[in-house]
Amino acid sequence: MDSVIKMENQLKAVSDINRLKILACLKQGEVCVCDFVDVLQVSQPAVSQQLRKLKDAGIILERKKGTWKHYRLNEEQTTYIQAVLDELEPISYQHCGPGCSSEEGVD
Amino acid sequence: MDSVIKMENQLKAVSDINRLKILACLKQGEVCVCDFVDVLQVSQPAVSQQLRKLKDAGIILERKKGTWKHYRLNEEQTTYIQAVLDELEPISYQHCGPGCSSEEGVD
DNA sequence: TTCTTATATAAGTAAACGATTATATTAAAG
DNA sequence: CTTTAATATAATCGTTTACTTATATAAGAA
Repeated sequence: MDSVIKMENQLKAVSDINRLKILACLKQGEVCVCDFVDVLQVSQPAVSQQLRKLKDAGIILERKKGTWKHYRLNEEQTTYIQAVLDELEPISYQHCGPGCSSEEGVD
Repeated sequence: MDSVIKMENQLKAVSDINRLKILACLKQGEVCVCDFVDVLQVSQPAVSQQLRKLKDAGIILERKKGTWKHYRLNEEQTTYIQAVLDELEPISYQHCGPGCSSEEGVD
């Protein structure tokens, strides 16, 4: 099998300090892009690119709400990615603005 | 905590197809460097370098026996690395020579 | 000691990575 | 329609990665 290729891809996706921090944030629930900029202390495009890698690997999912995009953990994970998530300490963050809170987007 | 740093290091160590294959071989027991050259189809120095990364990350251990070096999985693993190992399908390999079999080295 | 064998280290290189700045897209507001 | 705001994409660049070949190290054999 080359499920080992999928494994490599998923492991690559989580073997970066900033992407691990993104996942640590997402343990609390949905987060929008602007919040990550604060937490990671990198530029907005950098955050976008990291999110894309996690999304391409199937580790996170996105939800569009107006101009905002909210990201959340995929509830279905491979056992090894789930083990990584389980080990991560949650990171708290500040919502960047009123329109950006995920709660109001949940209908 | 920056156990997240250790996590990043260990995940980097296993997020490479050749190093995953090395681990898949090691599920069968001890393996010497020369065997990996056959399995991975890369040069001997390349194998040495991969093994060093896994060793530095604490994922494998080495045992010297004359001119040979045998590598094996560390029996103590973090939960997420263990989850990766559990998911790997073992890879069978040919012992490169009589002096290279791990069995005779076990006293 | 000298030769051979197994492995490690050094040096060089092409490709991948992760950031940046600049620009494009998309949707809501005025 | 124009402006503003949130996000994505493009182009660029310095760093890291993983290989290669060449050389060094270390141990057993002759």
